[in-house]
Amino acid sequence: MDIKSSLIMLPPCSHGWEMMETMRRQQELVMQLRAFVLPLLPGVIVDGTSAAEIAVQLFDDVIGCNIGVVSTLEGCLVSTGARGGSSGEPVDNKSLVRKNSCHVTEGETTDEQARHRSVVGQKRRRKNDKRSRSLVTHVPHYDGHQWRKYGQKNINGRQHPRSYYRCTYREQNCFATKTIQQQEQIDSIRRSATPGEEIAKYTVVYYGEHTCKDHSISIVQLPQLVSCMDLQNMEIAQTSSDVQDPEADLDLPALLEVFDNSVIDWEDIWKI
DNA sequence: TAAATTTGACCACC
DNA sequence: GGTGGTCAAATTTA
Repeated sequence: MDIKSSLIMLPPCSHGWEMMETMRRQQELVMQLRAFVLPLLPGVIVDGTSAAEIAVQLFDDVIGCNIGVVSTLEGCLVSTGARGGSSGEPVDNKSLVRKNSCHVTEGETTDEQARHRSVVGQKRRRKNDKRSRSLVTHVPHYDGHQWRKYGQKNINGRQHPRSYYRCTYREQNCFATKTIQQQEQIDSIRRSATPGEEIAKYTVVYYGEHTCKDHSISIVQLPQLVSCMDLQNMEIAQTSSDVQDPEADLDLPALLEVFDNSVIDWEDIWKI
């Protein structure tokens, strides 16, 4: 869809907000599609470059465009006072922390490490890091990279704890990190889900870029899911004890929702 | 047994 | 002093 065209055709007030919600929805779907596609490209090389690497770049570009459009729309709508209230999860700006490149050398004692930290200031809070990117998704763990959890905190005023992850390949000097925060079940979300099948949404905030080699493919364990899809019976896959849940929170309903909704959403978009 | 996760403590920032 | 990000020992899991 041509972004300029969509902006020109931006209808006033409430329709604008609907369009923004659609764009947000599109953002989620692209993330889920990304999580689904990346595992299917192991070892595929295109013109000497990893297909996965290209795919990641393309997905990031699409998401970047989407975020730009949403923020532009939001700015227009807010400035015109179209409708009160903010939608979507605000990024935790207060907690934007800049990572400090402090490395504790091997053999340092705990005291030495503590001293090292105090001198260099490792635990600095991120200060308005413009390089951070936030996304709202049903499948926060499937973004094509491998992460290791290093902390969890209860955040003031939040219903759910925030989890802290860093790239598994930190020894390769890859200092990418992300935080995952489950969203509260707000009214707008409740309305969009049918009773009894509310799907948890997560705000994922990424800090820094991955500098590690591309490990993104082999680690996401969706082949099991794909093989289940071959059976054309997702319900069986979801309940069968033969299919080990690769990670406890693999959100199969959310993935199904991608397939269910993708046709509808894309048709809507093309009508525009 | 190695790798991953949990959790209390520490520390910087507001 | 409160809060949020990180560390690292303890614990769990594969």
